[in-house]
Amino acid sequence: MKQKQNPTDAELDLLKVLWEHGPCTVGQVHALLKDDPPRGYTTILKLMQIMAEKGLVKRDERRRAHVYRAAMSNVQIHRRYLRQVLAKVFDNSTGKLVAQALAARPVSPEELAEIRLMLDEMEAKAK
Amino acid sequence: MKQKQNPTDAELDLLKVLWEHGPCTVGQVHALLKDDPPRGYTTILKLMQIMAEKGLVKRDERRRAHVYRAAMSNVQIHRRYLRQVLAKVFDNSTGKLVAQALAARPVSPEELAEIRLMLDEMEAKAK
DNA sequence: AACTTATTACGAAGGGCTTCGTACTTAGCG
DNA sequence: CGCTAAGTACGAAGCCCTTCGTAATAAGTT
Repeated sequence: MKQKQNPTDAELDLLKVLWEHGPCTVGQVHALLKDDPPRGYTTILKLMQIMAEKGLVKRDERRRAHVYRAAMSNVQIHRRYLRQVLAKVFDNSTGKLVAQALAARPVSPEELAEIRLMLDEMEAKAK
Repeated sequence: MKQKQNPTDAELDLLKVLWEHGPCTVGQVHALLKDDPPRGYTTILKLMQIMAEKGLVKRDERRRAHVYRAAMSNVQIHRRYLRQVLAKVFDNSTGKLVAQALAARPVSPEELAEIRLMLDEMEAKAK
């Protein structure tokens, strides 16, 4: 059982539901999930079980309908994900990644200002 | 034949070689590729053929040893890749992505300055 | 206790990625 | 003209991801 696995695309969809709505049963996730693409109930269940094996979610089996919750916050997952992207694609250069991210989609002035603020914080912290 | 497919991890390794060294034969790529993990000659060949089908590389068959070149620049590929990441993971928010990227790894002051410069350019262009 | 319903567990199929072994082809050389 | 070396083509295996059908299980109701 590998503990450090990243969620796959389908798994990420389910994690989003858990992050947004908190602990859920399979039925709740299935109901909350926007069906794009449509997925059967047992498909969700199977994914949940697999994620539990991988350590991506924890489950409470005290009730008949097991309750699942995300094992890590979305922030943690996102960082781990980006760390891999940085290594695999961008040669571990945050600058390169940010440059391409800014060019990938039109960015609103508000977003730019927001990013600038973050930079200020980073530099302040670095001192 | 899907034209818009992103390179997989193994394919990306080969594209890196083509980007860095320019058009290559399979033998050259095999020789240039650092073997981590070790890959047989025909493995590289097969991947090249698949990438040609996908439109990720073009090949010149005039010589016996076909010469492959990347069909798109690394910048184009990286942007397309990030566009997907933004949609799939970060809710199309460049700000969120940048925030997590900055937190994912320690970033040198030089990198921060570089990013700040890019922001300046973006804002200048926006006017 | 029997029935119904909701849930979990299991297994298998289909598809994509990666790897490689084997066979076929071509070019050059004695 | 055969031989060899280097290349390409093809097919299959192994693995993982995703999906779902079917069976087993448990809870609640009458």
